[in-house]
Formats: sequence, C-alpha cells, structure tokens
Amino acid sequence: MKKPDFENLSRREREVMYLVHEHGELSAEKLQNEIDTAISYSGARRYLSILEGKGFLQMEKRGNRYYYTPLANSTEVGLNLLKKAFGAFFNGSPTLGIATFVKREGKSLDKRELAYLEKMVQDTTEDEG
Amino acid sequence: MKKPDFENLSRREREVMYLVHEHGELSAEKLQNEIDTAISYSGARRYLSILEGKGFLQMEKRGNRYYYTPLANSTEVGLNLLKKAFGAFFNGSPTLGIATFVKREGKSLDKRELAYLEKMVQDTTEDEG
DNA sequence: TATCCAATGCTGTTTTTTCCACACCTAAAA
DNA sequence: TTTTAGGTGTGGAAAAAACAGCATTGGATA
Repeated sequence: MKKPDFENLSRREREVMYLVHEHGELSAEKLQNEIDTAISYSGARRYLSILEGKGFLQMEKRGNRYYYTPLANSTEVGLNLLKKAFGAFFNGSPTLGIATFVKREGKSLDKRELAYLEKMVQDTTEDEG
Repeated sequence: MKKPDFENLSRREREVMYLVHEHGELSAEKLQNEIDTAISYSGARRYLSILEGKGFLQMEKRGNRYYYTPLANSTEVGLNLLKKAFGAFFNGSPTLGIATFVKREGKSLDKRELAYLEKMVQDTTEDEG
C-alpha cells in the first residue's frame, strides 16, 4: 500500500485535493467558489472528475448534485505531510518542528487544547519509561 | 512580503526545493543523486539554475563546484507548511494535528526531545494565565 | 416538457520537462 | 605557456503534460 500524498499530482489537482480535504466534501459549484485561482464551472467539474478517475475522490449523489469526498483518510495524508515537513525543514526532527510551532504560535492556541496536548506529551513520555 | 511557499512552483521545481532545504545545500551532481525520480545531470543543473533565477536559491562557488542554498529561511517555510497541513487535514486545529502526531509517533521520538517539548508546552500554557 | 447538472469529446493554448550542444571558466598537468 | 579535464550557464528545440472551456449528450427531476 502506497502512502497517500499528492506529490505526483499536477498543481491544479493538488490544489483541489487540499480543498476537498479541508472541506470534507465539495460539489463542483462549491469548488469553483472556494478555489483561489479562478476556474470555470466546467473546469471545476473536470478536475473533480479527473481526480475521481485517478482514485483520489469518490462521489456521492445527493439531490441532483454530486458531492466529492476524499478516498484517503485525511489524518493519514496529514501525518505524511507533517513528516515530510519535519524531514525537509526541521532537520528531520519532529520535536524541533513542533516546539518551534508551539513557541511561535502558542499564544493563539486554545488553552484547553494546549492542556490536552500537554497531557498527551506527558503520557507519551511516561510510556517510554 | 509574501509568505514563502512552493505552491506556485512546478512539480519538479518543488521537488528540488524540498531537497535543497533538506540537505541545506546541493550541488548539481548531488541533486542528481539524491532526487527520487531520475533526472540527467544537465537537467539537474537546469532546475537549479531556474530556481536561482526565480529567487528561490542562491549559489556559492567553492572549489570548482557551485553549491545552491535556499534563500528563504527553512523554518519559515516549514511553519507555513505545518499551518497548511493543520488547516487542510486537521480541521484547522494545530493542537489536534500535533496531538495526533505525538500519539502516533511518540514512541519513536527522542526522550530528551520530548521532555523539551513538554516544557515548551507548559511554558506556553502558563504564559496564557 | 423544461431545467439543472454531470460526463465527455474536442480543440487549442500554455507550461513543464527534458537534455543536447556549445561556449566559458578554472585548475592542474604537460 | 599550452593543453586537458571537469565543472558551469544557457540557448534552443521538441515532446509531453497540464490547463481551459465550449458544445453536445444524456439522465433525472420538477
């Protein structure tokens, strides 16, 4: 099983995949509205269709609209991207990457979420014992 | 100032940029060896040159070799990529992304680094007070 | 039936990708 | 000094891929 990533997709295809993951699902119309760089309605439909053909998306009919959802699990794709980011930009050290992020963005993070994260890290540390 | 990312680069260009960041610097020869999908020596030189022309890389001569280094700060690019990953694959929640990562990969992380991270999170939490 | 939407054939344009070939530079060898 | 070898930049050309959107067909629904 190949790990899911978008590196072999074209620029446009990748752009669409990110959006579909971000939104959970997208119709052609919604895609056209959400995408940053303008695309025609026909083009939006086209790309959804291409990605469905390539096995990245699946479609579901609801009413008389089609909604496209990612086939790969978002978490898996996300984790791979994180690993890649740590590998390329943080000297291969996830901890460094995370610490840098927390240091930089910590102020804007939700307090409760931070507490959860803290506990999570503690637990992991202890498990090592 | 535009935030540095590689979204507008072509597939090949982005591939090269990741490698240069990962290695800190690359010569054409090294690039040819390190890159996943085969490229000719001439092609490797070409892409380094293109990226230098676009202002993504700078070159430095050492001996009779040229070494290319990223112009943008790796940390900045990395942080942007992390944000993007959190946005697209973790419901916009950095904390969720990080917690998921730690939960999944924690076992393989360096103990000392984890301790550092824990302290970092604690400090951030306390600052909030 | 009329309308809405999806699929897709088709066509044309633009971008990407590739790498040869040539000119240059520098350092070392002859 | 001249030659040779290893490295570089880049013009150029061709092929492949990506991109875009019109126009038509067809299914479903109101």
